[in-house]
Amino acid sequence: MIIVGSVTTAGSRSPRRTPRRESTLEAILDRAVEIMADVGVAGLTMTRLARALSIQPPSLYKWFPSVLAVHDAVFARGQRANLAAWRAGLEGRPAGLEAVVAGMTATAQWAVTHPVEAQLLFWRPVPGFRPSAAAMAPADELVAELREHLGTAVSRGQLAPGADSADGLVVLASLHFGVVSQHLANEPEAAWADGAYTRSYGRVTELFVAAYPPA
Amino acid sequence: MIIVGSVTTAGSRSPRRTPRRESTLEAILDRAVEIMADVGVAGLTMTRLARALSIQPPSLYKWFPSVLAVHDAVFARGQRANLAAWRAGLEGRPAGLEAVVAGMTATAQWAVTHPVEAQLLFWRPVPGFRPSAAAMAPADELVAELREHLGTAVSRGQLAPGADSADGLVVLASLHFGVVSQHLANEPEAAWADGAYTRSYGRVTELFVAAYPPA
DNA sequence: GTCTATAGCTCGATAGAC
DNA sequence: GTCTATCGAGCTATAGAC
Repeated sequence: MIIVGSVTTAGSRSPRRTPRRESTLEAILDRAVEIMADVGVAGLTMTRLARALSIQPPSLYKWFPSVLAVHDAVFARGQRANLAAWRAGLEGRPAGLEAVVAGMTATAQWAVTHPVEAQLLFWRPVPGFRPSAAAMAPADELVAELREHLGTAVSRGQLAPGADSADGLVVLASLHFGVVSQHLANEPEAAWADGAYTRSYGRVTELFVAAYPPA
Repeated sequence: MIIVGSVTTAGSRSPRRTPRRESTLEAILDRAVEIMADVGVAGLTMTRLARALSIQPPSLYKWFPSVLAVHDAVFARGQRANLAAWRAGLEGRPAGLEAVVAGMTATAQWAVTHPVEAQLLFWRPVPGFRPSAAAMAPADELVAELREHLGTAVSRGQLAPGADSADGLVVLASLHFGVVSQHLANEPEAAWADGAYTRSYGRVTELFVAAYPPA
C-alpha cells in the first residue's frame, strides 16, 4: 500500500492521509534534506536515510517505492514551499511591479535559505531523476501568477510592453537565477545580507526595469 | 608511478610526459566526458570508465589514483579550454568593452557546447569533489584578464567607474551565469542560436552597460 | 509497519602474476 | 601497463515472519 509513488490506486479504501501518517512523511523528508545537505543532493540513498531514521532499509519501502520517489517528494515539497514564499512575499503589495519585486525577492530568499531544495528544483543534479508533473505543478502556478503581475505592471505603465511576454520572462529568469545560482555555487554558507551576490539582489529588478523601461 | 594525482613525486626519473602518454590521457578524459553526458556528471565511476575503454578497472589506476582525480583532470582540462575560448574570442578586438563583450560571448558559447564541463566548472554537482588549486589556476587568469579589460573600458569612458570593481564583477558574473545556468538546466540540447536564453545573450552586455552607464 | 534475511548487483581499491 | 583474483563495502529491492 504505497501512496507516495507516482501511481496511486484509485478507489482504495485504505486510510491514505491520516495526520499521523502525514507527520511521519514530513519527518522522513526532513531527514532526507539533512542528508542531502551533508553529502550532496545526489548522495541520498535509502540505506543512509534509513540509518538516519534508526530503522532498517526495507521499512522505508512502506513509505516510498524507490529512492527516486523520495527525491520527487522532496522536490514536490520544495516547489510548494517556494510557491508559498512567493505568495507570502507579495501579500499586501499592490498588484504590478511592486508585487513582482516583493515576490521575486521572497523566492530568492527562500532559495538561499533552502540550498538543498533549491539545487534540486533549479538545477538537474541527480542522474536519472525527472520530477513528476504533479511535483512541477506549483512552479507552473507561480509562473502564471508572475506573468499576470507583469501584465498588470505593463498596463499601469510601470514596464514597457513585452515585459510580460515569453521574452520578458526569459530575461527576468536569467537575472533572478543568475544571482541565486552564483550564490549557491560560490558562497552557499553566506546569509542573504552578507553574500556578495544576494546583497545586490535589488539590481535584478532594477536591471529588469532597465530592460523594459516605462515610456 | 602516478603522474596525474595531486601529489607528484619530485625527482623521479620516469618518463612523465611523452606524447604517447599524453594522447592516451586525452582519450581517457574524452571517454569520461562521454560517460558524464550519459549518466550525469556525478555518475562517473572507475568501473564505467574502464568498461567504456574496454580495459579492466585496475588498469585505470595506472593513470589516475582515484575517481576524484579523474574528475579533477576533466575539471582542469575544462578550465584550460574555457580560458582558451575566452582568449580566442577577444583576439583582434580592441581592448576595453568590445573585448569584454567578445570574450564573454565566446566563453558562454563554449559552456553551451560543453555542457558536461560547464556543469563541473560552474556548479558543484559531485559530492566530495573539490578542484585542486592547480586546476583552478586558469579561472584566476581569466578573471584577471577580464578585470583588466573592464579597467580599460572604464578609462576609455565606455563604462562608469566601478565596473571593474569587485562589485562590477559580481554583476557581470550574475548576468553571464544567469543565462548559462538557465540554458544548461532548461534546454541543454538547444543550440546557441535556438535557445531561448542564449539567443538573447546580447542583453547580458547591454544590461551590464545599463548598470554602469558611461557619463 | 516493523523486523531479519537475503539476492544480486556495483563500487573503489589493492595484490600480485605476466 | 595489462591482466586475474579478490576484499570489503555499499547499494536497491524483495520475501516473508511477526
